[in-house]
Amino acid sequence: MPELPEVETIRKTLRQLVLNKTIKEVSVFWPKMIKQPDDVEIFKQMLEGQTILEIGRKGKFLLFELTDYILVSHLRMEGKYGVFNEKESVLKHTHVVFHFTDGHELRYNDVRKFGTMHLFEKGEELTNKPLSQIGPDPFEESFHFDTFYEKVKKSERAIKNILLDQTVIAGLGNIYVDETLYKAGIHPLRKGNSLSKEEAERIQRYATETLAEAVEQGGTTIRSYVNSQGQIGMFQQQLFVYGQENKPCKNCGSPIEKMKVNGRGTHLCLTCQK
DNA sequence: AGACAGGCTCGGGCGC
DNA sequence: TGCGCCCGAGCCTGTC
Repeated sequence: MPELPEVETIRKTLRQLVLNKTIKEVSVFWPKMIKQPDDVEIFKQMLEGQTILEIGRKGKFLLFELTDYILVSHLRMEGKYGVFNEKESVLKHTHVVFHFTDGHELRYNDVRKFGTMHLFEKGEELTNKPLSQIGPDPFEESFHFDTFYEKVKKSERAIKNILLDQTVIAGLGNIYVDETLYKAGIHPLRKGNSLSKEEAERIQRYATETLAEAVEQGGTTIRSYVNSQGQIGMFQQQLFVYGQENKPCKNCGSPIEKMKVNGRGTHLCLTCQK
């Protein structure tokens, strides 16, 4: 699924399409993805008459700020948003449709049905799951290197696992963790407590830089990701290790290896990452 | 046929 | 007992 750069690109493209539109009615075809409130009928009722005032993001979550509520949406692996005229046919795997008063519709599409939606009274979203669990993303003012390093240096976990842990840093996923560790020259299995402060600084710096560059490129399209205007991302052209197994390392020429870390496919250069 | 896919949660179990 | 963590299963469909 989208990681931070893809979610940010979706946020920016979607914003232009739905800001100030008012919801007339909501259709839900896969009720299991509505996690809050429990009752889908109440979810639909709450949204009727609400206007989309702004779209924000925290980590990999999209936050739709409505007149009275906040809709927190996670796309997981394959979630997508698109805006359509109500007359256009509905694509397969469309699970939620927000019908607007102007004849347009915001449609949520998700082949694997992993995505989630939580609807909260304004102000309650940050103190409840899932956002209550989420750490700062690298672009937030509340992100401080010292806090990050405190967590890293007392951890026995592999650095890759730490970076994927959204309570430590929000927004990194499998692609950008592999890219960050490659650029920082750090092996993904290094334990947090084995890293020097300088190494942790490198990781933090390259994580931020990689995410920022990927945002500029509109995200990374490996399989199915497109933004809310149907456009693919371009950052896949800048990948050094993710999906590059057996290709020569751009730094030293050794073949890029693929291994499993914590059950996740992990790409690295054994020569450049120690 | 079986493995794999960009994410995350949960329960079981282990070590400290 | 409790905490932190790992592991595997689960959630789903599609592709190689």
